[in-house]
Amino acid sequence: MNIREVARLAKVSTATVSRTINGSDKVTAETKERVRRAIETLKFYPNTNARALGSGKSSMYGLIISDITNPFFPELVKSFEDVAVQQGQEVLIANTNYDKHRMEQCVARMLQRKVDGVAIMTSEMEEHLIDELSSRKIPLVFLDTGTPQKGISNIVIDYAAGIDVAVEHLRRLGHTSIGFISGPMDLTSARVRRKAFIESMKRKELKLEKDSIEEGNHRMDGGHEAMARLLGKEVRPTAVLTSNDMTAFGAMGAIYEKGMKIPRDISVVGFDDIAMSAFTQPALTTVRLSRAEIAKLALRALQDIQKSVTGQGVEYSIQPTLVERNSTGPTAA
Amino acid sequence: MNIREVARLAKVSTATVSRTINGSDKVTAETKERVRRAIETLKFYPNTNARALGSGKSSMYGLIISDITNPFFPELVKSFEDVAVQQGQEVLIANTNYDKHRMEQCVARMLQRKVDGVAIMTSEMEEHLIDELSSRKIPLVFLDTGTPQKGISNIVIDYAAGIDVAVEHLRRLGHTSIGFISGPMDLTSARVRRKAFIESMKRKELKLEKDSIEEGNHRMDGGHEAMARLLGKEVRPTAVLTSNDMTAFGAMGAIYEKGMKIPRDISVVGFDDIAMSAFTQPALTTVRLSRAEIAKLALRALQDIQKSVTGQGVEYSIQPTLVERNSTGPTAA
DNA sequence: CTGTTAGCGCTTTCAA
DNA sequence: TTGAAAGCGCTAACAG
Repeated sequence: MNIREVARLAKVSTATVSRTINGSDKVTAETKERVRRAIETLKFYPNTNARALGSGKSSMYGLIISDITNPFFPELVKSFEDVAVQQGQEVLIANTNYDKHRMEQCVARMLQRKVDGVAIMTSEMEEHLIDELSSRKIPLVFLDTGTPQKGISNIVIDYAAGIDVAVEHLRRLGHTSIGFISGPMDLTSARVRRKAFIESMKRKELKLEKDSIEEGNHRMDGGHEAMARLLGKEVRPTAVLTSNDMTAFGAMGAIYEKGMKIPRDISVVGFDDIAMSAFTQPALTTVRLSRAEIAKLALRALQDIQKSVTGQGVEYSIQPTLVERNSTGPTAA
Repeated sequence: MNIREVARLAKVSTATVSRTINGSDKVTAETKERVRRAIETLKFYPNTNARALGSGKSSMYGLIISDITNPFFPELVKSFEDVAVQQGQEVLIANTNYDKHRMEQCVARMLQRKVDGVAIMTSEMEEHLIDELSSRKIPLVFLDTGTPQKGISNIVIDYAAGIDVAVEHLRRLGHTSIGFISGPMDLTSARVRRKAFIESMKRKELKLEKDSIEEGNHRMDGGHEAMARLLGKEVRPTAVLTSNDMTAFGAMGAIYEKGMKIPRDISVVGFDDIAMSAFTQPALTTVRLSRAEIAKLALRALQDIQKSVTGQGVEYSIQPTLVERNSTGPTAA
């Protein structure tokens, strides 16, 4: 079953079938119709591999992430795919699993499939692998790392603004003693968030209590332990900001364990706005890092590079926004 | 840059290059070495599309799921991919988003890519789309739905056994008044679990209290509300079994809200064992439905069909296992 | 063991 | 507007 059979049934040449499939405007409406009917009756599906080979275009974008089981990524993948499929493109997803060998495999797969561009949404990526891609003139877009170059764009997340809006939210509610639970310090994005917190507090002239920052691990258990430590201090914070939502969930558990109520006794703010955050009890106030927005931007960045004459990359910025839910409230008077 | 350039540099024919790439044993070790070096220096990556076209094999399996943001799936996807990549196969992932139109697109993509088999891990799938695949002799494997046929295998989850082991666990701890929070009743798997619970209780001669079963929605909010209702009853259960882990998380929140402790005042058991369950406070005792096992089995099922002469499908069974953590304990004496 | 060559199914000039 | 035919890069007979 192939394009020739369709051509035969429709009594046209294979070229004409190809043209109608690809929506060329140089085919009579009625010829098109005949071809379409032939395709229909034969239940013909054009062979993507042959199409890619014949045209030299894969109609496929690569998406490299570190780990699909990290709750940050599924929504990103979904949005990326949604938009791509809408535009008739496919997505080749690859997990690096934080593993060097897997990274090489991922890049090799992209190269072998001749993808039209790659969105690299993990900060851990070897320089030489990037070269491998970029030297072949494959458009690249990075999340949260590197700087624009020829053929390479970047999406930077304005963590400072995100943390700022959270701190401001708490300040308005009357909180002055605010704690912070960071992510693991070996993670760049975690360090950036921590720094943003410290600077935001300074800017707002809020006192940074001694020991008001604890390190978590971006998982619930880390958040739980860090919060427990925070609650054991002399000066208990009346509100706590966390480096991601999972940490916030863990922190909430630790707070309940002490018999305290949220937000009556203490307010909690997360970061990321993963899907679950809307369903915790109380629903988590958090800083949204729109995965849909990131995905859209990434795809656009890739296409912009393709279209552009110079191929020069651009830096795009994502502004996080505050999602007010029920885990924050005014300080107990 | 193609196989011919490599051939030229290595001073062999393209066939020999192809043979070494494909690990044929009919090439001298030294010739192989020469070719490998040529590949290395040219940084040559064989074009997958051309390979697929030339050989007639795509070396790719399709994986259809309903929604990657459902926490059940990421681990499944990861395991499936891990095993496939290990075997030199690729995976084409497709989300149906519970949408009929998307389902058609998903199937069309599989057909267009000429995949070697499709694992359909979502119960919602139109009959005519299945025919579309199976009439083309594409091996299929379903999770938790349908029966084996020619070219179609099935993986059935032994929910009854899973629920049974959970109930038994609670009975041993001294619980006799056990509640159940089900999933949404319009979901087959949720109905099956609910039924399994009722039957297990009967089998163990445990009294099913009036109103001891509440309906949730497989999300935290539903679990929270259902648990709140359960706690409002005259006869409070001393333990509660839930239809999935998310429901259990919600239930735990409701219990804390009442000022009760887990497992001191009430034991909670989940179902699925998603990654988060190990990190809640207390860590959730739950019935594990190993996604890794499902993924491996699915891939094996596909390959078994390919290899088999008759192509007759088989029914495989998955046994859930109890993971004892800290959300269950003996009844208060 | 290695080379020659005819496809795989589609796209895309170039002619008509 | 349509058709003929030459590839796209690789694989797999078939020869040698």
